[in-house]
Amino acid sequence: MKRDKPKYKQIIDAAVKVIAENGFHQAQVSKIAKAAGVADGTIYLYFKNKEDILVSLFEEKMGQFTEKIEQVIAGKSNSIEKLLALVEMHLYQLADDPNLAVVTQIELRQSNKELRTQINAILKNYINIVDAILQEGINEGVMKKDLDVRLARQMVFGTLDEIVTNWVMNEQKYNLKDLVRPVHQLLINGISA
Amino acid sequence: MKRDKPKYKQIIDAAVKVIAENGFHQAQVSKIAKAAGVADGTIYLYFKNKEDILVSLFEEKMGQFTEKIEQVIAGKSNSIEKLLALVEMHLYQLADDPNLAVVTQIELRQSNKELRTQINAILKNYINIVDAILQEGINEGVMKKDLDVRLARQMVFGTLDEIVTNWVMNEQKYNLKDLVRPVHQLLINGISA
Amino acid sequence: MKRDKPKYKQIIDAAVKVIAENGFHQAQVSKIAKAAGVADGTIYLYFKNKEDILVSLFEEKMGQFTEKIEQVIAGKSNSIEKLLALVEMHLYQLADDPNLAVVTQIELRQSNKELRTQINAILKNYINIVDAILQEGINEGVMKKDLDVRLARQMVFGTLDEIVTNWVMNEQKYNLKDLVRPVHQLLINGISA
Amino acid sequence: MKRDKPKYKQIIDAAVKVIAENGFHQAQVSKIAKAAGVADGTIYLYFKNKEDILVSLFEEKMGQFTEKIEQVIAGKSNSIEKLLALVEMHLYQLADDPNLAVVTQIELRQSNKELRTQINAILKNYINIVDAILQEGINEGVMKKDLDVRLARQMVFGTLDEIVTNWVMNEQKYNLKDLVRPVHQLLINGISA
DNA sequence: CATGAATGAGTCTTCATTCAT
DNA sequence: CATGAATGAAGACTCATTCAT
Repeated sequence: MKRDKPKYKQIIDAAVKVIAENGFHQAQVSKIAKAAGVADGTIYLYFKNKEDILVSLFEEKMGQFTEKIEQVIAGKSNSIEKLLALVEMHLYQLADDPNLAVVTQIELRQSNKELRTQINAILKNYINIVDAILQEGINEGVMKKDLDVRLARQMVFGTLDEIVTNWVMNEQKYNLKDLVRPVHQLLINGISA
Repeated sequence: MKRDKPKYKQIIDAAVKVIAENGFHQAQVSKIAKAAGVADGTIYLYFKNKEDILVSLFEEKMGQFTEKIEQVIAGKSNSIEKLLALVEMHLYQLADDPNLAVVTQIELRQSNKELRTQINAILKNYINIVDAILQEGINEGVMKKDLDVRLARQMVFGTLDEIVTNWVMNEQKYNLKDLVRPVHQLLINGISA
Repeated sequence: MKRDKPKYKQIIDAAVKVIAENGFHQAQVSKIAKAAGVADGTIYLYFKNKEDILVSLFEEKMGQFTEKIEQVIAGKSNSIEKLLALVEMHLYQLADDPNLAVVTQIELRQSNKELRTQINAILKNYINIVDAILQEGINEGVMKKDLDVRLARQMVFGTLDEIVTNWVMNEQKYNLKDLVRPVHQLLINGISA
Repeated sequence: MKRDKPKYKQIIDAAVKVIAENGFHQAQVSKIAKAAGVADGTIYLYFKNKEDILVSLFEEKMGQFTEKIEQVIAGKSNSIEKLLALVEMHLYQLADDPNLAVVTQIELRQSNKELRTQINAILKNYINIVDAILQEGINEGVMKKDLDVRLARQMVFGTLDEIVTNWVMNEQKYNLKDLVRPVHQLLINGISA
């Protein structure tokens, strides 16, 4: 399996670093190769083309993330706690890897429609996890029984995404991790007094 | 003033149309010029460069939008109603102009960091409107008195943005306008039962 | 019409020169552009792509050649004289433009199957001229009445082609024009005593 | 001797097959290696470089052909019969091995000047055979005593070559073997009535 | 002898922008 | 004001060849 070989991960990590530092459009294959310590051609032994590096990058990081989140959530006893864990892990994950945050929040969005469709397909797993939490909350009776799950999930994602993007665009001047509880509160109870 | 001349608007409208129909990366200056019925060189009599077309496009559309929203909101008596009006206008505006929706939600995001920074600057007015509503809510006592206004605004924006983007990516299969009340509800009261 | 503009011919002539001097594989677009005294991008205002330069080059030269040959042949009274004129013009044309000879006999054959198919299509006119001469000879009774026209034409072409190619490969050491009469004799009477 | 080892012939035959099926430019060394059932690197134990595979291929096939032709011709009593035998063997050889016909008539010509020079050197033996037949014909008095042997040989080669190439380009729709006698006739007596 | 992972040089084409008319 | 022909910089990808195992 190609994705278990050391050079595969080496190239992915180099891509995150190069894209974060230079921006999407200045992240030439040759620059990524150099950062990974391999020849340009070696990239193409592991990836179909440049776009495939980006998709694989997102797949790899997102796969690790959803796996971890599933494990943690499995240990929680109710939907409210699960949502809290999800918010915490989402924000911690990106707070702990600012390069990855820049890449996912800013640079990867400069890709064309086709690539974005592939990215959305990768996000499907994450979507399912959130939907499951929300459905569980409804069943438990702690969430509105007429909750529109799709809409609520879009609120969760949209809120987290906007918050991280703002943090990145503000050059990470404040501590993202401090926002876990207030965000969780907002999502649960809205803005009403 | 350049932006009052007919060709200025002609080019902006051509840009929206060309980008929506061809995608950001296939929206060459020559294609926009042709759609606007002017020569390539003429573009540069009205805009500094290609990026300036995009910024101006966003500025123009966003300017009209915030003006309208300010008028409508001025006629509302409290923050809850104002937020409802804002949600309604946000969703209606994009539901009524699918080309514009595609451009703002998908295509314009494929631009580089610099352009996105300029876009964020243009959004400042809109941000202020939301912040004012939230602050008013706090003062009225209908919103949490310890509400983090920035966070709450990010929730409002993030939620609206995610909802419209999902609607666009799903080829606008459902009616965006039907979501006004449930979204408003979610923002006000969160997901709790 | 693009092919009437001066730069069109300028680029074609530069291509013949560059290909003859450097060989097909060392004839980069940038080299042709430089020789033509235009920018690289200008090439693409007149030709769809690099292959199109080659096809157009052959079309242009071959078109001029068949036009000229048709005029000359029209002034001849019988098929034997017409064939003589054709052999003469074929050999003179290439003897007078050694660069063109190198390009058509050697370099243009290094192209892929698709390009060769296009080249064959361009040759169709020339084929028709030869076939007409042979058919006329049969009708006049000066050529075998059971002559297989296709086969005879392949002999004519094959012989001329092989002779010119040998001359080019031998660095044009002898005078190609001296071969007109003996070749004509061979084609008419074969090798028999 | 390397060329007596099984893998040598294995690689040559794989090359003919791969080139005939994929075309010259799509016949990568790795593809030939795979078809031959050896590793890429193994190729270089038997051939100096890729070009050497092609030259050796031609050498091998041409060597077998000229050997066979010399044997057959030795059994013929006069030059006319010898020429007939040569035409017959030339057309039969390629009619019986369509892959080889595609490779020699079309694909191998896409090679550069240097390779073509080497191919011409290999053809020298074949040339000598034809020249000997023609000279014999002159001596016997059955061919013109002032025949230009070089020119006549170019007619023989050019005609055979053009005929086979046309047959290959026409997807071998007709029977090449049927042309032996008419071609022989044409070469001997020309097109005159 | 045989392998096959790794190398890295080399080029066509696009398109935002200019400026002579 | 308006035109549109001309410019030229910039980068992903292939594949023949090597060499450590």
